[in-house]
Amino acid sequence: MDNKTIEATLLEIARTLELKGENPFKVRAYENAARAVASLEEDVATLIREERLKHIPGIGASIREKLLELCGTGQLAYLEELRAGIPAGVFDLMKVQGMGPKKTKAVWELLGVTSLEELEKACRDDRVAHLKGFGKKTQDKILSGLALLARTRDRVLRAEALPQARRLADALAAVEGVERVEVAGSLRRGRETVRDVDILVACPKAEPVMEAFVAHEDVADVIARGPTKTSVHVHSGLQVDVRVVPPESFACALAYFTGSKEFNVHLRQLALDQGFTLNEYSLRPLDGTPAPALATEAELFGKLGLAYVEPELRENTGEVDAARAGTLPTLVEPGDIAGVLHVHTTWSDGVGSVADMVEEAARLGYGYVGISDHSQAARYANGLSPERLRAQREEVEAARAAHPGLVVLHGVECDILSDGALDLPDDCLAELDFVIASVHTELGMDRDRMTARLVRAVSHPLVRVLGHPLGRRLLERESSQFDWEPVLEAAGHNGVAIEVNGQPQRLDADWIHIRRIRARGVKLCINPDAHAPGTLDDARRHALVEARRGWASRDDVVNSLPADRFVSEFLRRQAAPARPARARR
DNA sequence: GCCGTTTTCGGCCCGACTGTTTTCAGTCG
Repeated sequence: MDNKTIEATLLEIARTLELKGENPFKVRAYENAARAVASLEEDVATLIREERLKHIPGIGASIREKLLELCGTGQLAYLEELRAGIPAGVFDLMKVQGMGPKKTKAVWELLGVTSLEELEKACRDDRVAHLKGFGKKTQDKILSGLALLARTRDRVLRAEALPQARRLADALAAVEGVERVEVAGSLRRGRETVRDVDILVACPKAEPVMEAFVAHEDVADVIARGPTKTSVHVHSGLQVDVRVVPPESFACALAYFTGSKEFNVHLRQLALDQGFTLNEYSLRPLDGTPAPALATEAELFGKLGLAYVEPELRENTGEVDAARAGTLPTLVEPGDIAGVLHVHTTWSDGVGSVADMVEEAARLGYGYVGISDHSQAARYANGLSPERLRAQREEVEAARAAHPGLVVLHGVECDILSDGALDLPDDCLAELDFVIASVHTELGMDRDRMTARLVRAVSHPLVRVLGHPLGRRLLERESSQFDWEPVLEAAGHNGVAIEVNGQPQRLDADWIHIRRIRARGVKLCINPDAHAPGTLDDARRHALVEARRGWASRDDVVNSLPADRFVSEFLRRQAAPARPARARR
């Protein structure tokens, strides 16, 4: 049983307990356990087998027993029992904004509502408004919550949300008296997808800021408006929350609104242990002495005995302890990325020519760029045959001549066929500077076959990078299933790097597996998977953030090497690409 | 249900806003 299923099971228990009005701390315990499982770098089954489950924080004796049963039998009697009598559709009701466990329970038990359709009908029939604790406004709010749920996906890609957030943040920064504006929340933490946008504003007076915010042309409707906090939907359906705090509170507020929630809980507990109470305004001593002035988050963390924790790490998965012990990694920075591979052109499914893409790489200041179009099996993408690949080389040579300061590498993104063989013959691959091997077909293949397929591919001596290993598309398609250990073992043995793909809907490998890859000593290659000049910098814009979330430092990233070492130490090829300016014929 | 150099029992982060209320419960983050 995979971790994802276990996580879902624990969350279902939490939702069920909530609905039954159980002790909220018990609910939280199951939520925490679910998070603990989700962020594991290894399978629960492995931890059970090696009796290491007891060392996982958040999983105590009781939940451990349940995981043993779940992994052993594939079932859980406790959950079956809890589930009895609750129609599955009731859980959908809790997805409606404003519907928590109490209101859900009320409409279900008192009105017999067990689906979103029935909830809408009950509202339209004016039955919800007459329930105790409900009213006309609540009923209307539920209706608009239902409409929103139908119209939008629950979450949006970070890359989609970020420009919308920046636009509003820029507008608020222009309001008179505003001292600072910061996009906080999960966007600042670099989550792949976000549910809403949090913008923090430092200003002595909140009212003008809120006025400007709700009057902004992007705002569709106002959800809630108070003196310090206002929530709206913008026209895309995305929710945006703005908080205004006095300038002297900015550091505490930024930490608070950046989250994660679990990180905040941990931080506040730590504060209590040390005789403080922490909220979004200040770190206040419990003995009544004045709160210290804190100008930055680093000062706040310092007061608590912690090194500065980068936003990308604030998921309460060990970073607080590491900050206390001084063992946090120095995360890879944009400036560390010396060059990129995985760039498509008009030869396959890109929209820029070889010259366009190389030109853009030069403009961005990269030291090397690797052209890698699809191979022939990718018919849909106009993949390249050996003949076309050889023909493409002339354009690559021309680009080299045009940019003597840039190392232009010629490679391919070669399909991994269903049996793990590569899509192009070895003699063809051997003529190239590098090979990225990627799966594009039969992504849903069963776990054992997929594992064998990937192991065979990364064991091929000419393969340098395993492209987008999970094959996921965020909000659309789940990851492929395979066992990472044998794949990483083979990759490590063959010196193959695992890609961190910068397409906003891929971000693949993901941060949790990146931590696992690093732990095995396998290198990462931070790539854009660019299909247009404008996406060439997605390596630094998106893939880098994912790598940082995976605690990656410069040394984990193979394309932090300067061009000469990248070629000689990683590509291990002494031939032409290291000296692009020299004539070959 | 988890957790523990003050604790194996009794805590468990903290605040904003709304709507239905005559003082607060529910939801959200």
